Amino acid sequence: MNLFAEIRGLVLDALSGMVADGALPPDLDIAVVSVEPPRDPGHGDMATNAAMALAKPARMAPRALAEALAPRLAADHRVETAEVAGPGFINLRLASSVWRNAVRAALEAGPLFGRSEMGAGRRVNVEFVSANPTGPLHVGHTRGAVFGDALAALLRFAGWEVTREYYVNDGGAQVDVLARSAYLRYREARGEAVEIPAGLYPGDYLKPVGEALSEQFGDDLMDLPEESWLPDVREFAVERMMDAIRADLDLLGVRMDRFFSERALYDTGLIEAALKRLDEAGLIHVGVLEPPKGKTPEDWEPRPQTLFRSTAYGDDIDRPLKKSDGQWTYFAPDIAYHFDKIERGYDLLIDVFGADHGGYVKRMKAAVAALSAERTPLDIKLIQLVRLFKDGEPYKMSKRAGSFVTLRDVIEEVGPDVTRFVMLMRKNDAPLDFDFRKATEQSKDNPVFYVQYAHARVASMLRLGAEAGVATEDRALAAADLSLLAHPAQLALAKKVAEWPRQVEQAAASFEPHRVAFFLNDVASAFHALYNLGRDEPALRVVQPDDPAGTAARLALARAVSVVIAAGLGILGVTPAEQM
RNA sequence: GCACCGGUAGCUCAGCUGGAUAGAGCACCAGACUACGAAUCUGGGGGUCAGGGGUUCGAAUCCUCUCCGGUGCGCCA
Repeated sequence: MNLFAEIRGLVLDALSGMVADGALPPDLDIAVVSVEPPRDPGHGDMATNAAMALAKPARMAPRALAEALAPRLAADHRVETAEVAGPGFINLRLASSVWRNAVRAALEAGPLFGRSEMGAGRRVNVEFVSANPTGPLHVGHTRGAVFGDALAALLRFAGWEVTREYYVNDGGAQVDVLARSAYLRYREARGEAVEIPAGLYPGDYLKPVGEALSEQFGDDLMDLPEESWLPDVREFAVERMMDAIRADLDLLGVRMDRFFSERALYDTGLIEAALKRLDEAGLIHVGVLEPPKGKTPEDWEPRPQTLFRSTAYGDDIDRPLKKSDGQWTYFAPDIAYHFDKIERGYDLLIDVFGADHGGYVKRMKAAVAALSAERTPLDIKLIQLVRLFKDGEPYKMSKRAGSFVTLRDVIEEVGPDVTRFVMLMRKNDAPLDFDFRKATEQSKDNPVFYVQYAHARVASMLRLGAEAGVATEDRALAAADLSLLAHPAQLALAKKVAEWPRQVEQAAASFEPHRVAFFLNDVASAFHALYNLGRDEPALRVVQPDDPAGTAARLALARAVSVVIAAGLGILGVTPAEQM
């Protein structure tokens, strides 16, 4: 239950009351009325802009409207004071029982505290990673994987039904290159001295694939022409690469619900079906594209091409569907793939792309709009690049893959929890600096430990409380006499707990899991502050063996904090620590 | 040339989708462990929100122009 939404309901009721009394004209647009925490806590617990937002349509002065509205709000038992301030804000101070109830609600709901029904069971497909099956995942993929996974978890927590999906690009020229590279490693495994020519994949990670091919086929492939061995080797190598990728994702704690094969699209006729749909809508034509201004490719020559009229849906130019040799461009199967997602009946599609695919956004949105008759929204989240550092120096080389740092390199060095949390501390569309040294140091430069420490501290208190003879199960703590929580610092912390459901909804509504990470930092900070107050004011110490009732109440508050932290870390995919 | 993303404290970044005096961490300065876990806390200095113009009760947030950085721009995915 989102307390802010609840109080907003109270404001709206009060406004309706004023309409009924003739104090306000009917048909006001109440969508603009908001209830938010004021920036300055000194102003109260919540503030509403209702008077200012409605002043003009109601043809009243903002402050006059506020003066009329405030007493109606103050009449509610949850509201202690309602004061008009500034240009027409109404600042609300809520009864402390409201905050105590939030603590109790957290204990009763446990891991489900903060869950929202906002998604209302609607179905969303989150496609992420989707790296080419030609090698191990690198750091860039890692960020996309972490983001997509956390976004999926967040939406699920907010009441969506979520599918995590990976599109396997196993149909293009790049997997033929993979097959040729693997074939050379195969010859190498058969005892031949090989050199990997430019244009093929040189990484050592293909050596085991070559050896496995050697084991499976013996000398059978040695004297065959390429067209004979290529399909088998390709399938073999792609499977091996996908196994490796799945293992990499597993290290990160990412599990996909579905891997969707591009190659399968060719066999099922789905590409033709999708393009037929576009053709029937008059969105396919043959035309000649203008060369890009300012940077004309040297071998540019005007050429008639089969084009998708993406300009009809806001793209800058129409996009080619066929190469000059008659093959599909990569765009054509991608259209078909999204057509399939639409046909599967999702209410929302989300694609997580690397920022280098930013130029692809408009055409993909155009395709989905056209194929779904603008019924299926597509949101595309771009993930900016990760810059790796070690002791402040740029860090590029990998022991394993040579030219790039792999996901496995990162996980082995800093572990999944730190990797995930650090990568989720940034907005997806801002570049991210990742310093290996800081991440491994486990110092205060490392925000993960700050949050985990708070969680571990609560666990420690619960252990001490139990030793002192206090029942520390959530159910028992929920029954404690919470009216013993009266100190402003305690109530301030309870307010943080009460904010969690709202934070979930806001993060989910904007598809921004990083907000969860920032909020957890906030909660941890408020908790640590209260804890340290106990040094100067012994009455605030949580565990006091000579005061079982008070200890139970304070433990209830502490446990509510750890409930929120555990729930938030659960969304981020980070382990909440019991001890450190 | 065009498109997309970014520009907020010395550094790294938030800023609740238009609200009140713009925040946090790091760094720097001064403090708090015989005390429930000091991986913590308290206090302090530090800003032309890249710049100009506009929209309105009110702009870091929306519109527009300029500057700077990143990414992309038919037959790579």
